[in-house]
Amino acid sequence: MADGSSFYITTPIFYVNDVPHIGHAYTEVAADVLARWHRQGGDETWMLTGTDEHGQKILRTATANGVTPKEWADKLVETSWKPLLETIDIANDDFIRTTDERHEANVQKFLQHLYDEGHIYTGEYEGFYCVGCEEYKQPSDLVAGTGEYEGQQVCAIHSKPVELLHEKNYFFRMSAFADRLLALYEERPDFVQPESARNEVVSFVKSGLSDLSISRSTFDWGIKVPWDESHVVYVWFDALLNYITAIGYGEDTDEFAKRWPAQHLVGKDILRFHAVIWPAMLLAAGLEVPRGVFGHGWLLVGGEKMSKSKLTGIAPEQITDTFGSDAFRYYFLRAISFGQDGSFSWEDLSARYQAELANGFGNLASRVVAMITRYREGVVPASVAPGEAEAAIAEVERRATDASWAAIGRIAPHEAIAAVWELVDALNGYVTEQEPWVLAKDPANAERLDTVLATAYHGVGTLAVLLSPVVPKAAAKLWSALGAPGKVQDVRVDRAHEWSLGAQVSALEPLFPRIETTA
RNA sequence: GGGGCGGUAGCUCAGCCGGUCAGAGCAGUGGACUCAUAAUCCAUCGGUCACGGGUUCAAGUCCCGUCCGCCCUACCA
Repeated sequence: MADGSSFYITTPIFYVNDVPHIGHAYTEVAADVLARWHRQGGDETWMLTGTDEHGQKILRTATANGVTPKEWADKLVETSWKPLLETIDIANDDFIRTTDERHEANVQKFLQHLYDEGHIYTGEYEGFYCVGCEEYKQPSDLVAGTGEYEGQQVCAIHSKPVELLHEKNYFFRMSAFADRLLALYEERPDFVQPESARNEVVSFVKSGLSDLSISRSTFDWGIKVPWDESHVVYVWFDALLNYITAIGYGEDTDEFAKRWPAQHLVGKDILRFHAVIWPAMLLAAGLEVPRGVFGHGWLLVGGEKMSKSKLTGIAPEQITDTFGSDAFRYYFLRAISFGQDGSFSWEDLSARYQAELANGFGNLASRVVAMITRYREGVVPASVAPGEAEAAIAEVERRATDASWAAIGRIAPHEAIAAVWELVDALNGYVTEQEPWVLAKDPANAERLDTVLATAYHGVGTLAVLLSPVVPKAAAKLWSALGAPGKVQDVRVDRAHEWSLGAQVSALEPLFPRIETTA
């Protein structure tokens, strides 16, 4: 059961120049489902998402399009990113942009604080610069040249020699925190989840940390370094701070104290920024480290990691236009073990939609509502004399409620949904076995029929409550058809089986209509 | 190069410290039923657990090697 404690969950902020694809949507949905579940379980919940808008690439594309970088970002936020949240029905509590005043001002405060405390020093960055890419390359990005560049290191992309450049930079003494980070991973084994992610982070830190260059002076689209305005803050350093500037760091200490620390959800590609750099930054500032960092897996399409560069990126609307946002949310959280890579295919999506949502849950809701309408004129009957079968259903309801709540606590939404589905299956089996349509033929069975219908009705209501975080639209429709009081999202999900009955059911359109198979 | 993970029914995946571990869901097949979105329920077909060795009374389950896929990390021409 919930204890009303604070639950603050974040997603990475979107890099505005990206094009939204189901990978972005997946992280959002996962965070949203966890947030809705906690919120509905009585926790003081806050879900944050937003956009990352600084950096050279954005400056460059804005310039190429003849607008200022801020105008460029404004446009993308309004036309791409906020609409994405609508598309997949995200109920975030806040949306931060790294160009917000609340962010920029407090990033400077944070940085000044680290500077004053001696965590930052002036150094010189030396690296291989590729003119073609207009950026520094890591040694691993270089390959041996051929032909006229035989014997030289060349950029893997442009196949041209790189230049060794020097740039004055400010550095964060991240190396000083290696031991404290290792101690953190040791003391809190679940700080980085899943375990495979934790192992990689630990071995990375054990191999030695170097200091981090945190400023750039070759372009100016970013937050000014407060003591040297010829430099802007390195985009990652800037971006990570959104998690605290959004909840009042530097200006609203009460709010900050109430929300922090956060549970971060990230794709495993950016795990290191969140599990190493970010905690080191917080330690340096004397702030509490996050509650946890969960690195989820990739979505695989045709066995390959989905990515925009491979043109396998799928726009979320492609799915929601046909199946709806509820199905999108359900599918990705149900079909993929959260934390592992997961295969996406239209066939699997279609099959699960049909078998689980339409035939399993949706049809169950339809048949129960239809029978109460048909046999009792819509009046919700009372459970007159519950027997063993009814006790068994009640037990499944309780178990599904407890097991799903516990799974959410473990950040295992796939297990939570699986636990709820045991109730779907049990109810379909119960209705078939009890044969209310047979009972209805003889008035002598009136009480038994009441009991069966009441039991099925109660079970379906419990499902509406339990599934509300996952399929909010369908749950609300069902709740309304059940004639249940209030809004389903206000009913405690950690005590779902204790919901208050309605008196009269009303017509229910199919929650998940069959989709004619064409593709 | 080093390290890690994975390769189990047509598909997606469970199988913790070795001994009902050969499983689930979907798909397929047969049957029951009609309240329901041609839905539901029951039954059933289906796998040399990547490959080759080894340890053991007993190995998907431990050890060694090979092949394949992926990830992290380091890179000498």
